[in-house]
Amino acid sequence: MDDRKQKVLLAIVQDFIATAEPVGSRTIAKKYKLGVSPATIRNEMADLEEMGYIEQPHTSAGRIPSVRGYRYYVDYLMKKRELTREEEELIRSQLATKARDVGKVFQRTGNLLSQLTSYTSMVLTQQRRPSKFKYIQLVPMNPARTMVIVVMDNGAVHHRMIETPESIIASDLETLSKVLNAKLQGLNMDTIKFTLLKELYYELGRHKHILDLSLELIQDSLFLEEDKIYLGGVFNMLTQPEFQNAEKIKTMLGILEQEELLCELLSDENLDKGVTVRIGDEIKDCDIKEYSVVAAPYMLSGRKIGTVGVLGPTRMDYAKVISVVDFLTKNLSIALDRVLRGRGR
Amino acid sequence: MDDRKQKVLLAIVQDFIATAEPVGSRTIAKKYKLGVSPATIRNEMADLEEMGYIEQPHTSAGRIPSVRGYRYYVDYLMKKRELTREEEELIRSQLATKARDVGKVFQRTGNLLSQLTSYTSMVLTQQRRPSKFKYIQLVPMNPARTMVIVVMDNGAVHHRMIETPESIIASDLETLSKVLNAKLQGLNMDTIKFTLLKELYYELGRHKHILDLSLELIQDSLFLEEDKIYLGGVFNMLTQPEFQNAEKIKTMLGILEQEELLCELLSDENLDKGVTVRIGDEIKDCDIKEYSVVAAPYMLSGRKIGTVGVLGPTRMDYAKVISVVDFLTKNLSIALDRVLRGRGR
DNA sequence: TTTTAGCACTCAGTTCGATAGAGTGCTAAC
DNA sequence: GTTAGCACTCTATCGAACTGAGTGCTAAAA
Repeated sequence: MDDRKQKVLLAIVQDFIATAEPVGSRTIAKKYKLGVSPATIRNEMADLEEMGYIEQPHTSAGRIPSVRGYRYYVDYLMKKRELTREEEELIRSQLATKARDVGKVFQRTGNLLSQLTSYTSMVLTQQRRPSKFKYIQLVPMNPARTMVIVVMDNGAVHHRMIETPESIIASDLETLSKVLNAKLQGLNMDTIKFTLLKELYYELGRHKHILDLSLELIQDSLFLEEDKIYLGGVFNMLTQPEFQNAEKIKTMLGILEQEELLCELLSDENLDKGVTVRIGDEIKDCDIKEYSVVAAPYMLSGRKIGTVGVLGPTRMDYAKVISVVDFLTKNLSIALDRVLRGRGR
Repeated sequence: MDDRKQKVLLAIVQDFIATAEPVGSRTIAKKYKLGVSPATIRNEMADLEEMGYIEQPHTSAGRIPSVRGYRYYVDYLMKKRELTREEEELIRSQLATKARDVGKVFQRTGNLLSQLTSYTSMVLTQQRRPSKFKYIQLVPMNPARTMVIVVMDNGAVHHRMIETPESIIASDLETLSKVLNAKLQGLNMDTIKFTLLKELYYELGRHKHILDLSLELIQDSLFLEEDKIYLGGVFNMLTQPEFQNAEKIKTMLGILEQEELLCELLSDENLDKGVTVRIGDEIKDCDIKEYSVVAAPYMLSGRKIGTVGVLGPTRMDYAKVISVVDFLTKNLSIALDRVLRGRGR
């Protein structure tokens, strides 16, 4: 691929990204001044088509990049784009705003992402390392009800209201909490042994009912660790010209409603470091040919705990999206440290 | 409005709800056997149009119900529709399934609702009564970090991780928790007095940092009580024939992205008891003319704590939607009692 | 007086052909 | 190797003609 072919390919990709219309030889010659006539460019375009980098929707239309063309663009031709002051400032300030909980932070991240790119944003939180039991507390709410609170070592807090017999008094609950805390500290799904449970029931047999329910919550907490995904800017993306017709929109929304699919998209192992771009059918085994995903992981104290991604048409502004995703994940990691670890409040 | 006119109106509404096509006089004469000829029905239709119950999209089209026509149908003509065994069973079993938390229950309610109606479902949770502080616990997570957990008397649990100096030991945290619990029990936003806080700082001055952060979380918990809305089945609704063209879909999604608007729709005071139907522009001050909302409140121990609603085109199957919403809210109230009050687990 | 058959009329939607315009590929000249 | 020129292809658009659903009106029938 010689220098001029690269220039032509670059022009085609850039123009198509900007206009969403097939690009003709005349347009390139006029707009991108390669110093040659349309005829020459036509020759180059014929070559590029033969090589598989561009294609023609129909005979009398201009060319559009193929998946391979986009790939070449992203890998070799694209110039990195810096965010503007304002954009960086927006991200920083949004992430620095005090958040009530982690969920809010993720929500905000998604909004930022789609606002800056005008595509759909996805934020996946993963719980890869099995967590351990940290702490339990039984809080009497009123004579007949008790709140069970379980804290896991990864910072998750689960709670559930249970019904308790009126005969139970606060000090009983206190004792129960104490014993459970002492016995179960640091255990996970695999290390909770049957003999240990037997011991517990022996010791706390009087309150079997509460013990049952408490252990149930603990077990659920150890077990039920779902990934969660936050979506943002779906409506935003519909302003893109590819969504003129109803069918396209429906297909898109159909994809977005399959949460498991999206989770899979983002939990690919290749995504572990840095920004990853997958274009069209490069996305493994699913027919979202006309879309691309730009994703990157975010960290908490050096460990990957989730992935941020942008889903948009293959004709997306890769340069911009990549820089936004990159900058955002880095700042998200910092923000999470602040919220979850309590630094710098 | 004589008997035959009512029958004609009923036929028009029913047919239009079923087919989404304007209804002509011939169709009515054939399908609904009123025992008269199309010409007679045409005369009746002309009258009904003059009275404002139906309208004509254009000269050579059939008639469609006007907002007023739908209203008359809902108020006087519609026969109540019972749910099938299967539908009731589905609702009961879905709501009886063990849920990890309340959010899951609402999510499921929404899914049920849209699944059974094929429109969009909305579940609003309201926090009208200001809650009171119930309990606080400081849990040491590791040498440098502590988890603050706050329980409110309405069953809400808030938590936040804070950074603590290494010098603090577990028993300090225990003391702090105890004192805070003793002093603040049962207080709400209005009754927390300055003198009380001063007292606290005097007593616990050594740990000012932790005290600050703990009180901050308590304050946030008392203050930040947002309504939350769960949406479901957006994609589902797009199968309706009104969403053939892209513009309609976009408008719809535009509405659905305005959470505050939806919250307002559902927090109307008139909704306090039973199922309410608002058709087209009956919905106050917002231009969602082409849509209707069917809503009903749900309760927890006799107190209204939220609203369930269905949003769909004015041409919605009111009979079905109303019965689903009715049955569902009743069962939701029961399910919530079970989850939140711990009954019958 | 009410109902109905008949008929002229209206209007949206569809089909078809003509036309315009964008863009190409090829050829021959530069 | 580059370019001007030209024939060719194909889509999109526009309008005319046509179709069919449905109406309103009138006059006859019940």
